[in-house]
This record gives sequence, structure tokens and C-alpha cells, in this order.
Amino acid sequence: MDVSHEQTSARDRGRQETRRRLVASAHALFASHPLARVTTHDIARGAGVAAGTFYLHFSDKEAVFREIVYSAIERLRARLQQAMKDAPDGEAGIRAHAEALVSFAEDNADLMRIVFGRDHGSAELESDVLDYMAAVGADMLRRRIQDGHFRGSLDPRVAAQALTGMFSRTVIWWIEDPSRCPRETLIETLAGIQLGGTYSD
Amino acid sequence: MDVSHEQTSARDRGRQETRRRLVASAHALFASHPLARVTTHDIARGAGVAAGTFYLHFSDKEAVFREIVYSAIERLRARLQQAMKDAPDGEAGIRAHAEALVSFAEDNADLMRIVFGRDHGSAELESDVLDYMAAVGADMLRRRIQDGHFRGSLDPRVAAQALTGMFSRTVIWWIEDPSRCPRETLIETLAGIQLGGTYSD
Amino acid sequence: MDVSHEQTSARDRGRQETRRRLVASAHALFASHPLARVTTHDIARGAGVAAGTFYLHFSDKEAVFREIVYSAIERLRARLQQAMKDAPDGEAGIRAHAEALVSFAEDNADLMRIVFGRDHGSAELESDVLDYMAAVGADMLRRRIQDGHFRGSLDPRVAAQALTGMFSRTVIWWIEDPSRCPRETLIETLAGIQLGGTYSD
Amino acid sequence: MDVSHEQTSARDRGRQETRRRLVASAHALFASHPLARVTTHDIARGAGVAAGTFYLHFSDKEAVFREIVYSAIERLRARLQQAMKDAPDGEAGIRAHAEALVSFAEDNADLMRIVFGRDHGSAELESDVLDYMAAVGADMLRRRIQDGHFRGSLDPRVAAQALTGMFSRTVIWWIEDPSRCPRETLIETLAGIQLGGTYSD
DNA sequence: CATGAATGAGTCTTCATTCAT
DNA sequence: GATGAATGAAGACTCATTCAT
Repeated sequence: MDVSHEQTSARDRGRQETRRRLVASAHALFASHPLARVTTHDIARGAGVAAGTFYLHFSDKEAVFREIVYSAIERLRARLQQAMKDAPDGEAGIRAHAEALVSFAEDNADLMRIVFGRDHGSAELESDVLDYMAAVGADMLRRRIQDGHFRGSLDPRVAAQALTGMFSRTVIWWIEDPSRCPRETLIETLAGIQLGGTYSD
Repeated sequence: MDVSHEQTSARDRGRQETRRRLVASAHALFASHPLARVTTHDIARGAGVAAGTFYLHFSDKEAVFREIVYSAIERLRARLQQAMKDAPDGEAGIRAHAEALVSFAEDNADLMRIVFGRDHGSAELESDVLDYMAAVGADMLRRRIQDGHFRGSLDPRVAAQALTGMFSRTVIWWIEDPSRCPRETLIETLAGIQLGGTYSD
Repeated sequence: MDVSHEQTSARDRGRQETRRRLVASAHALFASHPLARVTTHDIARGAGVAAGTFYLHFSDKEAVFREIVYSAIERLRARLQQAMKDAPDGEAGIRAHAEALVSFAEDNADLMRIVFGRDHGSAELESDVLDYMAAVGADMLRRRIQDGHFRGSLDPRVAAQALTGMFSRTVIWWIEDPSRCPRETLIETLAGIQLGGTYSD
Repeated sequence: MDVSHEQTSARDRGRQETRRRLVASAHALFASHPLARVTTHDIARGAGVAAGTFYLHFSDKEAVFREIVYSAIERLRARLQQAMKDAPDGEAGIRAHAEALVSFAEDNADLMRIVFGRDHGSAELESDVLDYMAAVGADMLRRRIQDGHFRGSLDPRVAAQALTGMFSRTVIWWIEDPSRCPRETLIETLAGIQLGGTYSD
């Protein structure tokens, strides 16, 4: 019966719970409001805690924001890589990648809006996020280069940026109103552009 | 200092001139600071007018911002359409389009940062701008569909979004540091993706 | 009939009046409360203006404080120097100096509390004020050294600090409750210590 | 980190030891920061205890401060009186007093800054401290009056204030940077002023 | 038309203090 | 006794906007 241990655990559990509630509250708010329009008081209120409590868990507004964004892109990255790894060949990998992206977006619509939506209000974070995503894209391309599946006439760094922009914009547009097109159409078009471009003779 | 001098100057300047100066001042400020960090006082000071004068010409901060953004995308749209119209055939049109985009970006780096950079701080505007650009992209695709140069397996609305994202992200990335790659490489890759995708067997 | 000139003047007069009221309000508050206990809102309210108006005239709380303190010690310094200059000889100068100090304190009790009272809340300012006062004291001593009226066995810099501390503390004590002793007693003792110390064989 | 370890340590330490550590921590912090800039959390952290523990030992921040200050001036008072008591005659007593003051200041530079420095942030305490010091000074003068060594033309209460101000200011100035003058010069000047003032015909 | 002083709501952030464990 | 998470009042400072001149 280590009472002090029990106490600490219980307290720690409480602390983590509070933190979790703050993140959840921030998550909900950021999904529908730009960073600048969300106040730390709003976040605290949404979590059912006092204003000052926010600062026991985060140094400032951007800190929660960063946490949400980084955890989201990390999960997305993992999902995309897994999808490609599991694919039998390159072409299937591209389709699997597009499929995973759309699935993730469906399951995490709010997060997609937060991560890829504009209005972050934080230029540095913005840069970091897109650089990271481009790096993920570059990963994909590197793999194809190894397999001889990357079109040699293209510059891989530019292509990585291009694909990043293409994915993020398309997903944001679709998430806004999924009735805009069937998910299969979205996937097929994203994969199709990679496989053959948009032009035909 | 000499307030009456300023007054007289501003008065002499004329209404349109004052407005022009306000836009120019805002333009300069937005190029390097997110909307939220630019104050109406800053804009007025940069234009050499009093704080209140701003409100004689614009209803609020977003109004100038909108004006700058819309005029920029309108000029960009015109340039892109002209480039395509002048091209002898579809493939040349795609290259000309990419070339015009990059040229415009080079000539209007500040504007590109304002229009396509994140951190706008205005979600509605953001949406509008990208929708408009996508519409421009759709234009291009429609033309190709007419000419039988659009790959039938793709959805044109999705493709328009994809190209919009691809163009804006790539250009922003390159403008940030044009030494990242030669402009020809940029153009060739943007055109190449449209012409054949990124994948090769 | 230069209307714009009239306008500007009127406005300027208003601005200066507002500033004056802010200083007066701050003066009154600082006289009875330490810097830390006075808020910019208090100052603004006391001046009958809105909270934000304070910042149109001062960069922060310390700025008004500094202004009050510096203007006070400057006036005191001038008064002390004048008194000494007018005195026929050194000994009379010392008495005149003490007399001027006490007179000034009587006329500006609040200021004395603000300037020499503790609790400034601003270490740098504190240092500056006392250094300045010590410099004024050093001035007095330098004059005496020239006249051969400074006791050679003493270090002038130390003596300047000693006199500064002696004057400020004594005056603060007396101002707190002038009935503690007749003003003549105060003057006579301050002068007496300088003229012959406190010890007698 | 290991909270239960901390808990146990603090528990083992015993109440008095915890209190001692809190005082020591506060002492160190007050030496270099004004009262307002030191938080109870800082003090607790410095003592290696939890924030709430502070309130088990002191009613508030000023309480520790008071304790430190009063214990310091009590020790100083004892030292000064001892020095004077041990002196063979009045003049030697004055020198011994000055010597003891400077020695104490050297050995307790932090305390001197805390006790005599400004920026206490506590007006009442401030007054108390100086009144007490003046009372100590009055003690010294009373002794001299008994011995017939006090200059009759001076008011002893005023002189006590004057000496208090002189000592505290001079010592603070010197402690700030002891290279400003040799300790002997400091002692000699402090004693010299008491023995013969600053003026010579 | 232009001016620019004034407004005051809105936010962030700090920190003394409490109290359940 | 000790812990430390939570509280919430308080205060500094900003800035879009108004309006008398």
C-alpha cells in the first residue's frame, strides 16, 4: 500500500485528463476558427477549467496548436507510408497512397482543416508543416526513383512540392463538401494525374 | 512635425492618389507580415495619411486586403489565359502556361506571397481566392476537353483543384528562394507533370 | 484666418491638457501608493480618460513615473544650487542649502515621497535618481574643495553619498509628520552636522 | 521528476529544516530581485518543496521577507552595539562603529541589499526597518549624550535619522562595487563626518 | 476630404492562494 | 506535514474604429 504512489498516480491521471480536455477543446475550436480568433480563455472554458489552467499545460496558444498539428501529420505520414509499403507494385502503391489519404481525411476532417487549411496565423509553423509534408512526398518519390518509376525529366524536389500542394488543396476542397464527388473519383483522379498527367494527345 | 503641411499635402494629393497610396502601403506591409500583424495605423502611416483617412477609403482592414488580392489574381488570370491563347498547340499551351506563371511570380513575388501564402487570417477570403483560381484552372481544362486533350479518366473539377494546389504551393516554395532550382527546371517539371504525371513504368 | 492652424492648435492644446491630467493623476496616485499598486487604468480613470488614452502619451507606467521623478529632482537641484550661489560664504551656503531643501520639501511633500520614498518598484530608476542626487551633492562638495572648505581627510565621493542619504532620509522622515520638530531645528541639525559632525569632546 | 522521492525527503527533513530552506531560498532570491519579482513558487522551488508548502510556514510573501529583514537588522544592531561597547573612548567608538558596519556589510552583502536597497515593494515594512535603524542610531547618540559627547546644538532625533540615511546609503553604494574605494577610506569618511562634519574653514 | 486624439472592448499572461489527496 | 493542480482575479497593452475640428 504505497499511498504516496497512489496519490501521485491519481493526481497525474487528473493532470493528464485536464490536458487531454484542453487539447480536445482546442481541437474543436481550431477546426472552425482561425488561430487568431481562438482565445486561451475559449480553450479553457471549452475544457471546463479556469483560464490560468491553460498555462499549466501549454506555454501559449501556439503550443497547443503545434501539438495538434504535429501529432496529426505524424499519424497521416505513418498511414501513407504503410499503405505504400503494403502495395504489390508501384502503380498499386500510388492508388493505395491516394486511398489512404482520402480515408484519413474522412476520418479526421477537422484535423485536415486545421493542418492544411490556411489561416494558421503562424507563418513559421506553416512552413514547418508544409516542409514536413513535402519531405514525406519526397520520400515517396525517392522510393520510385530507386524502383525506376520516377519520370527522369522531372526535378524530384519540385515534384514533391507539387504533389504536396495537389494533395492538400484537393483534400481540403473535398472535405469541405464530400458530396462534391464520390471518393472513388477523387482517388482515381489523384492517382491518375500521377500516373499520366492531365493531358492527352 | 508640421501637421498642417501634411494636411495640405494630403489634400492636394487628391482622393484617388490617397487611395492609391493606401493600397501601396498595405501591399508593402502584407508582403512581409500576416494580416493580423498589420494594423490600419501602419497602413495609414506608410501612406503618409492620418489614421482616420483609411476609413474614408476602405470599410475595414480586410477590404484593402481583398482589393489587393483580387486585383492580383485578375492580372494573373489574364496573363495565363493570354499565354495559352497564343500557343500553337495544347502541349505548347501547357508549357506557355507554366512559363507565364513563373514569370508572373518573378515579377510579383510580394503579391504571390500575399495571395498564395498562408497566414491570411481571413478564412472566407482564402476560400474565395482558391475557388477563383480553381475556376481559372477549370477554364484551362475545359479548353482541353474541347480540344480532346484532357484525359478522360479524370474528373475535371478535381483536377482543377489539384492543379491549383500544385501551382500555388510550388510557386510559393520557389519564390521563397529562387536559387532552389533554375526557373527552367521549375517550368519543365510543372509542365511535365501535366503532360505525363510523375510515374513511369 | 488660418483655419487649419487654429484647428491644430486647439487639438494640440487638448492633447497637452490630457497629458497634463494624466501626469497629475499619476502624481496623486504615486504620492500614496507604491508603483506596483498603481495601475494604468487607475491613472487614466483619475485623469478622466479611457484606459487606452494613457498609452497615447506614455509608453508604460514607468514612463510617467520617470517623468515625474526627473522633473522633480531637476527642480530641486536648481533650487539647491541657486540657494548656494546666493549665499555670501560657505557656511551660509550650507545653511541656505538646508533651508532650500526643507522649503522645497514643504512645498512638494508628495514629490518628496515619490522621489525619495522607497518602493519605487524600479531598481534602475532608483539607482539613476540617487546617482543623480549624489552627483548634485558632489557638485556642492567640489565647490567647497575649490574654496578650501572641504575637510581634506574625507573622500569626496563617499561624502557625497553620505550627504545624499542623510538629506533624503531626514526629509522623508520629517515630511511624514512635520510636527516631529520645528523646521528650524531640522535645518540647524542638517547644517550643523555638515559644519561640525555629531560628536563633541 | 521523482515526486515521491521529493515528498519523502521533505518529510524526513522535518518541519524546521523545511522552514530553514524556505528562508534560505527566499534570501537568495531577494538578494537579486525586488520583492515584486520574486514569486512564492520561486521560493518553494528553490527550497525543493512544493508550492503549497510555503503557506504552511509563512502567511504570505511579505512574511518571509520580514523575517529575513528583521533577523538581519537585529544581528547588525548587536554587532554595532558590541563594537561601541568594546571601544575605549567615544571617538574610538565611532570608528569601531563604522568599522563594524562595513565589516557586516562585507560579510552580508546580500542582506544589505535586501534591507537597505530600495524596491522593497512594501512601504510599511520599509518604514519599520528604517525607524528601527534610526532607533538604533538614537541609541548610539543617547550614549554620547550621557557621556557629553553629543553636540548640543543638534536635535538627537533628527541626527539619528540623518546618520541612518548616511549609513544605509553609503553602504549600499559601496557594496554595489567595493572597488569604488578602499574600505579604510569608507570607514574613515563615515567616522570623519561624525567627528567633524564635512566643512572646514 | 483629411486629421489624429480618444475610445474601450478584447487578450494574453501572471501568480498568490486554496484544497483534495 | 507535504503535495501540486487548479483557481480566477488582476493588470498591461493593443488596435479597430469613431468623431469633433
